[in-house]
Amino acid sequence: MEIAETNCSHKNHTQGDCIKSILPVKDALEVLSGKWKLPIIISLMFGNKRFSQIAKEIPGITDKMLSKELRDLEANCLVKRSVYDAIPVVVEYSLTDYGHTLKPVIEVLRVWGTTHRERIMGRVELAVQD
Amino acid sequence: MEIAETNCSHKNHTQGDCIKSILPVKDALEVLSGKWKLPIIISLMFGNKRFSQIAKEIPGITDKMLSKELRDLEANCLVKRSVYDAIPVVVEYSLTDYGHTLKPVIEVLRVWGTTHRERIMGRVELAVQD
DNA sequence: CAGTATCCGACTGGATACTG
DNA sequence: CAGTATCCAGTCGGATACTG
Repeated sequence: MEIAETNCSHKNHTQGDCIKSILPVKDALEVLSGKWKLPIIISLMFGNKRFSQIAKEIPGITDKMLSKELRDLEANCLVKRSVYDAIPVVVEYSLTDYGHTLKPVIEVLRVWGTTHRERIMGRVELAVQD
Repeated sequence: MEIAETNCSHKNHTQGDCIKSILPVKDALEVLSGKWKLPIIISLMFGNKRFSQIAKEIPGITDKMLSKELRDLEANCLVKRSVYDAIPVVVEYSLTDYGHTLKPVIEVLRVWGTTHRERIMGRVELAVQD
């Protein structure tokens, strides 16, 4: 079902229909929500990393937040945590195949966000309609 | 430039490159962030609406939040506010053409979110890789 | 009708210190 | 190395009341 066909106010659609079509979008946004999930996901898109490696690559993140967000992402099956029995212990994080399915989503957001930034910054002179 | 080509840790890419590729994604997410922007946008995708009409269609939203989010969306050129000189005053909100460009973005999020919800709910039995 | 003003609780995320 | 524990400030958003 397409968004455009899910009408909230027209004759033969209930508000329930509308809400149901919004819910999955919220689910998707939630996965990417917060200050750090996106940097972490993108960082892992380029290869498996260890905890401190990720921390180094994401300026400003604290151990606490990295730990918390990695746990969130793992709970959502987007990230895998592998413990290797060494001393001291080695933990490697990787995107699951499923995590990689986010790539087109992120790409769409990146493309839209790029033109949006240009527009808000006033660099695009196309008349803003009406 | 594709996300996949923007590497944070490899030889010929700087962290700056990586951050620059994340920024527009954050911009896009920010536009859709918060509890109510998405419902408002989707509501307006089906036609122009007046303030109280939107409020009626979005269960749970308060006047304060609706007012605030509409202002945000207007500042981002996604929503247009038209005042008609009547007594009492009539205000109509509509999505701009630009606002409608969000439709494919929302659609991608909706599709991904739908399968994600199924997966998290445990309805998909595809082995979660490794 | 179309909002604004005020108050307030809950949640997010930062700083710092500590642990197996 | 790979985290956890504690404390704390700022922000988000809800409830209620009020206005041109």
